[in-house]
Parts: sequence; structure tokens; C-alpha cells
Amino acid sequence: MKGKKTIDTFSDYMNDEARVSPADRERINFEIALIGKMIEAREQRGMSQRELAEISGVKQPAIARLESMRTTPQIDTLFKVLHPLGYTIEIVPLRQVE
Amino acid sequence: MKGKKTIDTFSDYMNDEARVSPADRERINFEIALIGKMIEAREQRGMSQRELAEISGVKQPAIARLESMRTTPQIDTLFKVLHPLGYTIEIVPLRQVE
DNA sequence: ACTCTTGATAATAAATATGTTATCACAGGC
DNA sequence: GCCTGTGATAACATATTTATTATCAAGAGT
Repeated sequence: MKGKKTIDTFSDYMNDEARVSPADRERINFEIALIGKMIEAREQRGMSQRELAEISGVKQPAIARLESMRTTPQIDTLFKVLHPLGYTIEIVPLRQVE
Repeated sequence: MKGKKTIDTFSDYMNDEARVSPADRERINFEIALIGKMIEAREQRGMSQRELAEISGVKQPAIARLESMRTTPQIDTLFKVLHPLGYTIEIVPLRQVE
């Protein structure tokens, strides 16, 4: 067997064009990176989800769902969470190739 | 009368702390700027909403709703629209003061 | 063992975004 | 006048996020 029946890693799955289109892969990687930065920002401030919920107005369960990528935030929600952490979102030109 | 009963401009409304909190004002201005850049990006490419819908996978009515700010996009939708235009979204540190 | 805080999660309701299809008014070109 | 392409929008269905409230297991510290 060439690997069809083996249990794939996440990486294997993501790089299989038959299952994940290049566009989807880029979007998923984008989301992973974005959420990662959001979590980093909060932890760098030494802030708990509960504290952030308090000052951002976004409820703690919602923050938990975002950070565990169970939901995809709307841009206003993302802004509300990032702003008290000293960050915002910007539209930037795509870096080619990578 | 000091202006209480006069019909305000949008700018007057946005700058009245009694009606729009500083946090809301920042978020609203952020959204306006963000959507503005999105529209610019599409128009710079000379692309119609219908063309963009085709290549992005986001339907034309949805794009029209976003551009006219009748809905607030989720980050995956925003990414899908921006990516074929050569843009992406990034988390960046807040510029202080402005 | 106990307490406290952490992130995660369940359950329900409410709000909102998106898909889908069709159509509209408007502007430009012919 | 007619045709074509544009963005906006209506109406409905579906999917998803967020709020709300409460709770949980795990870990840290006492």
C-alpha cells in the first residue's frame, strides 16, 4: 500500500491536494497563524481569558472557542479581543511564493 | 439650543462620547478603513463583484453586503475575498495616538 | 485535603452571516 | 430605444457565531 490506508498526520492531510485544495490550505494556515498570534498576544500580557473577556467585552467561552479554533471569528470580534492587547488587524499585500 | 435637537452629521454622531464610546468609535473606524481597502483592492484590479465572486467562492450578494457594510465578515470570508486580489490580513501592533 | 484559578465545554437562545435565486435601477455603448 | 454589465437588494433557507449561565477537570499553591 502506498499510504492510502495508513493513518495520516495532520501535515500529510493538509498537503494532499486530493483532499485539501491549495486555496483551502492557504486559508487554513492563515487562520492557524492568526489565532496563534492572538493567543501569544494574550499570554505575553499575562492575561487570562477571563480578564480579557472583562476588558474586551467578548465572553470567556467565546474566547475559548476562538483560541481552540472551534469557531471562526468575525472581524469585529477579533478586533475587540486584539485591541486591548495592543494589536489591530491590517490588510497587507501577499508575500509571494513563501 | 446647543445642538441637542439639531440633526447631526455622521461625524458629529461618532464623536459624541455620550452616544458612541471611544472603543466603539475605534472599532467602527477600523471597519470602515478595512472595507475601504477591500473595495479599493478590487477596483484597482478592475474586477467586478461578479468576477470576484467567481474566483473567490464568495457569492456576489455577500460581497455587495460586505462592501456596503450591511454585514460584518468572518475572517475566513474576508480572506477568501482578499486573497485572489493579492492581499491578506495580518495582526500588527497598534500605532499609538494616531 | 482544600482552595483557587485556569481553559474548556455543555445547553439553550438570540443574533448574524452566508447561500441561493431572482430582480431592480442605473449607466454606457450601440 | 435597446442591450449589457454594474452594484444593490429582496426573500427565504441554512449555517454559524455569540451571549448566557453553569459547570468541569487539571494544575498550582497552601
